[in-house]
Amino acid sequence: MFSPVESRRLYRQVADQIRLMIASGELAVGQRLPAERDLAEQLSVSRPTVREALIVLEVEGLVNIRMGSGIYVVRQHAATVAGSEREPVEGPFELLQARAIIECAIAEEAAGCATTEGIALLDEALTRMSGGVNDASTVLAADRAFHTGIAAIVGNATLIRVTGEIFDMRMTPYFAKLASHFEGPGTWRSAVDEHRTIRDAIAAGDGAGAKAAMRAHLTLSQKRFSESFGEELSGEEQRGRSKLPAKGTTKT
Amino acid sequence: MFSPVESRRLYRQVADQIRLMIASGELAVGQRLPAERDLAEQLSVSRPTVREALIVLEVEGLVNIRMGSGIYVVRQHAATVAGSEREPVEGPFELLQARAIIECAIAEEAAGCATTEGIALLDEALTRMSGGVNDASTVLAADRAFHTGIAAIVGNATLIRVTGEIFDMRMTPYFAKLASHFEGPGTWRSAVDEHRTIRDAIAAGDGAGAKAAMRAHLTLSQKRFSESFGEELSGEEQRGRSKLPAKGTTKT
DNA sequence: ATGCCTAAATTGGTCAGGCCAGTTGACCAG
DNA sequence: CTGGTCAACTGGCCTGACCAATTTAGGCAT
Repeated sequence: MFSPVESRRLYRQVADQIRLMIASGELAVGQRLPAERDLAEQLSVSRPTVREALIVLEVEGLVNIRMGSGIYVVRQHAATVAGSEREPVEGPFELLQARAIIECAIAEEAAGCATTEGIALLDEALTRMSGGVNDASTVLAADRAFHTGIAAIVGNATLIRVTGEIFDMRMTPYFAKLASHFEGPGTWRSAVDEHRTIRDAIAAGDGAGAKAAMRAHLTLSQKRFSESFGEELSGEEQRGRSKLPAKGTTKT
Repeated sequence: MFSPVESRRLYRQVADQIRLMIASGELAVGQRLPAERDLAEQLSVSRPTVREALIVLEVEGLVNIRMGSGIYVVRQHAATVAGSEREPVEGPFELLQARAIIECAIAEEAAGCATTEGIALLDEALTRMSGGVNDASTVLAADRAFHTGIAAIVGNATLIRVTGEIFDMRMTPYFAKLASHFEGPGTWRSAVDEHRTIRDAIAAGDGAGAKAAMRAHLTLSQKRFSESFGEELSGEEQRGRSKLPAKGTTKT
């Protein structure tokens, strides 16, 4: 490795160091951190740098900054590190497999405790989805509402949140770019049909059927996705190297 | 509750405003934002405030800050916003129910594709756990390693991440306070035994057994938890008191 | 003209010092 | 003991400056 320079931004280093102190238990949960001015002195950096590092930790949910009072440790683990230059970005297929495993179980569970209100929730999402197959954002929102709606039937806020988060993982630029090449009214209509099958199984209280329908839905999603890969790779050849557009040649 | 007043900090308001501009498409993906100095002037705030707001957006993964060059929009939607003032923390029982549904499915899946290396991973976590029943942080880390290890057997990074995140949800002060009153060498030893049962089922390729063992483990966790409820807090704060699925007849 | 190299302009990164506003706890009057 | 006041922290925000990385433009030799 050629990186002995370690030109990482200073406030990130400070954030890492404080994060480490929290993880190691040196700073217990609930404990108050030293004042910003003291931290700056101890770490031999300026107060703005300490402030920036603390804001990072606050956004990550590790600490709670209360003005006039102090900074308090909330938890030890950075649950979701949404750093921009981290995440090797799990592939789309990996994501769909994970969704298959998790959402099948949720659908099976939902079938066991379906209420009329819950089914109405799914129906509402279905109508919105079928009526908006021509508008990408509308149909995407309805798609999301359907999947989180199934979790809502179980009546568990944590499940709703996890379902939503795992759904939103497709909102990466890479995923979006691929999706834009195969998503269309046709594919969305197929998705609506599959959704309806799931809904019917849940409404009938058929756990195994709901599980199977959900698995079929996500499997077909994967198939639609992989089919677009073939033409994608053939037509995408020339677009890949737009990194250095030859400085002088862009001019007339 | 009275209105919390909530005088939001300025850099948060600035972050919200920029986030809105990105979400509305006013700032397209890939586009460069105005320089920090210009943003400060346009928004009538100081440059440090703009900087703090931009760091928030960077941690959220919305923008990419490249020093000497500028700030660029990475994506529109904040996939997982791990804000510190998140929704009112779902209750412990809700969390355990969600884990039961999700991790049972993962355990079942893992039993179908267990490798010797995967089992070794679980064994390693088990030895660490049984050897550290007297140290809370050690045993907790090993506990986490075991559960994410099951997801690792499936070989899906997304599953590993979700499992870890859902595990970390217990790291809230409220949860920790409760846990400190009933967690002890005895309860941890029981947990180790339950873990071992799960490990054996997975190693044997017994999907149904792994699922049942995982469900038993989380059910017993809930029981250990609920027993400590009576003496501590008046059950007022119990949200999501829903029991675990408790379907003894698992249809396959 | 062409291509490379250097210097200047631009932009983020960091620092110093200061003032304001909210929080907290000690202290004093009742 | 109760209630209110005040002073010492502590975070929030600002001004202004300098440094380092990057980009861009200009000059020089080919």
